[in-house]
Amino acid sequence: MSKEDQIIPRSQDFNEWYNTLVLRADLADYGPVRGTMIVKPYGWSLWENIQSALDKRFKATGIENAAFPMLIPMSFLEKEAHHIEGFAPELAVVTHGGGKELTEPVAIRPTSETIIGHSYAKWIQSHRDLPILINLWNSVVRWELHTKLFLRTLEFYWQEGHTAHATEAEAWERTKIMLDIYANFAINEAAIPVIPGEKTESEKFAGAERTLTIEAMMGDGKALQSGTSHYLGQNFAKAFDIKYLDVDNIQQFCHTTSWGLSTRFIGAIIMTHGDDKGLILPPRLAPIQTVIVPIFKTEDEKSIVMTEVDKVKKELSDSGFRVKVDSRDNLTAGYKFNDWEMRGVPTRIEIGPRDVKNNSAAVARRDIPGKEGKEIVTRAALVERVKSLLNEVQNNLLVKATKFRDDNTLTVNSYDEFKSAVEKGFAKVWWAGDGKDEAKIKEETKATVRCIPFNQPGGNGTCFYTGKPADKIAIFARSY
RNA sequence: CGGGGCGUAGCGUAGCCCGGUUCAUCGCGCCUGCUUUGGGAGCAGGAGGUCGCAGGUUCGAAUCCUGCCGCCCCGACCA
Repeated sequence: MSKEDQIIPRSQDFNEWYNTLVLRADLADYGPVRGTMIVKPYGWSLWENIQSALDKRFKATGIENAAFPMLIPMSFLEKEAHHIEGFAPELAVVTHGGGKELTEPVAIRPTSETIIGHSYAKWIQSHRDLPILINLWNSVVRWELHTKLFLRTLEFYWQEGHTAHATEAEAWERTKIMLDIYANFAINEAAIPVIPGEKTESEKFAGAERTLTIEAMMGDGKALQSGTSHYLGQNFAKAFDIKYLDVDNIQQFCHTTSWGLSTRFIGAIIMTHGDDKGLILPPRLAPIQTVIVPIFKTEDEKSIVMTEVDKVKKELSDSGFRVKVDSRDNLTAGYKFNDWEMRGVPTRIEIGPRDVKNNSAAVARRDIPGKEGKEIVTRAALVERVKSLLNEVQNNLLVKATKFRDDNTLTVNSYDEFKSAVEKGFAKVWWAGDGKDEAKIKEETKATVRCIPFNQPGGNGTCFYTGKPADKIAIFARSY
């Protein structure tokens, strides 16, 4: 059975590797309607950890959570021209209710800017009502053609934040703050080294003035937009009449923002850290941080071992770790080792009769698979060692992912170099092209501008494509 | 929407070209029992199928014909 249980190597077929991993690691399953996803408890638990890490950060900056309806009048969506243009092709529309055809069909939210705008217009009268800082944890529906678990499904879970401000400066500041939160979260919680930057005109959100993004490199060198923050200017304020009286008693339109991060981020975690043995979850987000595998032959051994295992579990739980004891009795220890490695649990503890006798335990770290990542520690040092290992794994994942990204990011000066660079990873270029140039490049190479990074080298160069003088570098890549 | 491929047990598959006592195959998984458990255990027994759906041809269809449905891959949009 051993061979059949192997997953296909990541290098052999990245796509296939990803699909089987999501299913085998018990994160999610396919829903009965094409393109829908069932998030299983293990996957949802990971999402909950993502949620709480973000939610804490949001609230620290004054954001409150609320809930808005899933059903939106079609007319709302049509109020902002670019917005409807962007979302029309993927709208799901409810035409019947209560057994009758609706006189006015309603859309299932693809995002909530419009219904938020409607309410904000009512709530905001005075500059004293501002700013409004609201976040929604919900799901949205976009009728996509090509779907893939976590990365692109018809319905997906996310948070969408919506703020309204008196001034452009304040709204823009909020846009940047939220992107900073995403970047900080990605790097420090998920160990994913993201590149924060701004989208070009052609890549920005439908209805936004400016779109900021964090871009991550997946294990196959492709880019994944992992979170976005939009400065919406007064576009939605004008479409929905979101106005306030300023201190001089003059009517002003608000400046609004929106920002979101979705369950797609789980895809980013899988594709950034996973290896041929399966998932590798960053300790800070892992649903299970350490799993204890008891080992015994006889009933006598079992009772001795389990007594010790229970003690260890309690110590770890009391120290604040998320611990699981794998007490399944129909599986061998070896099977369990592989099973938990596949599920990406960052550390594993093995306790058998030998350990009880020697006052020891075996501890393994997931980022170094197999026996190489295993060590024997004394029983007394166990909890401390698990703690330090979790930190080591967390740090190592970030170091490894950063190195991989940097090794696969090439600075190129010609279109030929560019073409080979985007086969493998990111192309870093001086850029002075426009939307038409982007479109042509995309057609010829499948690569798009991922972002104009905030972190610029300064100085000037020559655009690799147009040959014009350029004062900015851009990151191009193929993307999900 | 155009091109290519595929639907057989929970999963993966053989059989289809040449209809029939070689026709529902095999592996994994599942259930029961015993032996096992420090890197994917062994043996024995067992459960599980409208062969995607609907028609048709035929004495007889998983197999041939027609239509439909669904899925995957490749070309225009997206967190």
